[in-house]
Amino acid sequence: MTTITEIAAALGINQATVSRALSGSPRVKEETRRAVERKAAELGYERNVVASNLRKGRSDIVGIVVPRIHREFFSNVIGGAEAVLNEAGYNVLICQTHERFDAELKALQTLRNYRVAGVLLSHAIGSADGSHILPALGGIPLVQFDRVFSELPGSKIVSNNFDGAYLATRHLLDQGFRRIGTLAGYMNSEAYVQRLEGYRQALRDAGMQPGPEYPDTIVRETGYEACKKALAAGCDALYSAGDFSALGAIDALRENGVQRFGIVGTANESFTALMSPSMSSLALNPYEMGRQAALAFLGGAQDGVVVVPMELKIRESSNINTIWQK
Amino acid sequence: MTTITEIAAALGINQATVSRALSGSPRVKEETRRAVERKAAELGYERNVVASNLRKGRSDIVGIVVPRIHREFFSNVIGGAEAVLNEAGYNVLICQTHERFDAELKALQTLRNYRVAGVLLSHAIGSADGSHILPALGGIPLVQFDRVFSELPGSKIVSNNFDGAYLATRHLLDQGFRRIGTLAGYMNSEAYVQRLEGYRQALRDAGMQPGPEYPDTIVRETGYEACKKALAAGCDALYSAGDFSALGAIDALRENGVQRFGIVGTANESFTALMSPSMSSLALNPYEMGRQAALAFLGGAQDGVVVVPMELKIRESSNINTIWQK
DNA sequence: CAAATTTGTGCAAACGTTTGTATATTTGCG
DNA sequence: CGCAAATATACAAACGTTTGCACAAATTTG
Repeated sequence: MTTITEIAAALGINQATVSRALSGSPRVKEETRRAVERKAAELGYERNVVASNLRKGRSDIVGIVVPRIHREFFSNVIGGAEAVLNEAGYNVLICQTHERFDAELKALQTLRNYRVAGVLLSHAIGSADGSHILPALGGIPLVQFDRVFSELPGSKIVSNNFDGAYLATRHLLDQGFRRIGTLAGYMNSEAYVQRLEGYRQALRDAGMQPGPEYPDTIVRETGYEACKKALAAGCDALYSAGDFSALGAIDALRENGVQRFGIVGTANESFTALMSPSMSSLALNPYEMGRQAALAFLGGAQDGVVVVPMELKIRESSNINTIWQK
Repeated sequence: MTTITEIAAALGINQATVSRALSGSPRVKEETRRAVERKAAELGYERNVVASNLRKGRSDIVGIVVPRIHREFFSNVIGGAEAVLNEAGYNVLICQTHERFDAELKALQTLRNYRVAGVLLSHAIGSADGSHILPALGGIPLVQFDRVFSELPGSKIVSNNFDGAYLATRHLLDQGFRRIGTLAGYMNSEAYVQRLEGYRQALRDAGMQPGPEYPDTIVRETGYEACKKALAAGCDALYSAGDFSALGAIDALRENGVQRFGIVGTANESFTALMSPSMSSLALNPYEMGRQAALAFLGGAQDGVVVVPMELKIRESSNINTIWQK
C-alpha cells in the first residue's frame, strides 16, 4: 500500500509536508497541497490509521460492550450510538459479554489494549458489582447505559422507569379498569424496582387499593401462571414490567375466554405491535439511549445521569372493548 | 500506561527480551520469562495493540459491513461471526450502510484504513453492482454473505433458498392444501428468484397446476392485498417469501373469516413464534451464516460458495385445522 | 581441549505517521 | 536596498512494538 513517504519521494518533497498537506494544516502552500492531493489520488493512497493512532497516542475507536448484540434493545442502542459517533469521526468496536463476568473483563481489557477513545457499557448480569471495571479500563472514559453501577464515576444513561410505569398504570385506570395487578421483574435490578414503585404510586394517587404483585415474573411461562392467579384474585388488568410475561398473561386470558381485561407490557418488543390483538407497551427508547450515551462520551463522559423518557405505546390490549379469543 | 521498555528498565534487561518473553518465544529462559511476567503484572502492563499491529503490518480486526445492525437477521449473523472470530483471536469492527451506496463505500475505505485482516460484507440495496468493492478494499480478503455479487472473487455464504421454498411448499401439500399461491419478493434479488423457483418445482413435482404468483409482495400491506386476490382466485394456501407479507395475508384471512387456509412465511422473525396462531416459517440461519462467513475468512477467503441450509419451522398457520378469527 | 553447537540476550532498525524545531524562501516596509 | 517578519518546507525524533542479526555464555562434540 502507498505511504506518505512514497508520495513525498514522487514529488521530491518531504514526508512531513505531505502529512501536513493531507491533514489540512494551514502551514502548507495551496499549490503544494493540490499537487499532493493529486498524487495521493493517483497512487490510491489511504492513510494508515494504525500508524496515525500510534503516533497520536489515541484512537478514533469507541468500544461498546453489551450482554448480547442480537437482543433488539441492544442492537438499537448500538445503532443510535453509531449514528452519533460516526458523525463525529469515530468508529465503533463491539464486544459481547453473553452476561458473563469473565467475558466482560476480557472485553474491557481488549478495548484498553486498543487504547480506545472511550467505552460505552451495559454490564453483564454475571457482574455482581463494578469493582473490576475501572482497573480494567485504566483511565479510559466510561459511559454506562441501561444497566449502571451507580457507585462508578462517569456518565450514566437510564430510562425513567418510575414515570413510565406510573403512566402505564394511569392509562389502565383511564381506560376504566378498576383492579390492576402487576407482573414485576427481578427485585435485584434497579429498573424493575423503579417500575414497581411507579405502579404503586399511580394506584395510590388514584385512591385505589394496592393490587396483587407478582415478582420474578418476566418470561412467558411465569406470566401465564401469574395471570391465572390474578384472575382468581379478581383483577381486570395487569401492568407487566416485561413484554414476554405480558404475552404469557394473554395466553391465560385466551385460554379462559376472559373479556374486559387490560394488559400493558414493557419494552415494546417488535412482536407487540405485530400480534393480534396488538399489545400496548411501555417503550424503552434504545436508539435514543445510544445517542445519549455517545453524546455523553463526546462531552467528556462527565459524572452525571441522563434520563431518557419512556413512551407508552397504546394499542389494543389496553382497550376495554378488546375481545380475547382462543 | 506501562510499556515493555519500562518493564525492561525495571529488570535491567532489553526490551526485545521482554517482548519475546511476553509473546511466548522459545528463545527466552524460563526464569527470565517468569520475572518478566511478574513485573508486567505488578506494573499493570497491557500490550499496546496499535503499536503491535503497526509493526506486524497486520491487524487482528475483522470488519463486518451490514445494511442495518438492528435487523434481527444481521445482528444474529454478527453474533455468529463474532463467536468464531473471538475464539480465533480476532476482534470485530461493525459498520452500517443503511442500504446506501455512499455509506458502503465509506465503510469499506474506513476498514481499509485500519488495515483490517478481512471484511465480511452483505451489500446495500443501493449498490447496483459490486464494482466499487474490490478497489475500495485494495486486496483485503473479502467474504460476502446473504446478499452476494457473484461476479466478485472470494467466499460467498448463501442460503439454499430453492430447497427451502421447495420444502415449504411440499409441506403445505402434505398438510392437504390443494391450491397454493405464492407471495414472491423482488425479482432483482437472487434469493427471491430462487424461492420462487423452488415453489414452482414443488408444485410441478406433485403434478399440480401452477398457482397464482404475486411478485413484489414483501411488506404487510402488499401481503394483505395479495391474499385477498389469492382468495378470489380460489387459493387455500400461500407460501410467502417473507414473514411480513405472510402477516398481511393473515390479516386478510381474519378479516374475511376464512377457514382451512395454510400459510408459511420466510425468515422466522421472532414474532412468528409469538403470535397466535403461531406462524410456520422457513427459517434462515443467520447465526450459522455468520459462523460460516467467519470460518471462510479464517480459511483464507478462498473463492467458493457455502450454502447454509434453511429450516422449516412448522407451527399452527400451516395446520389445516387452525382457526382464523378476527 | 579446541571447535562446533546450542541457548539466551542485546542491539538497532523498522512499521507509517505526526509534530517541535530549525532552516530556507518569500514578502513587506522603511 | 537591507533587514525583519511571515511563510513554506525540511529535518529528525518520537509513538511501542517486533524481529533479523550479532554476540556472549553455556553446553556438547570429536
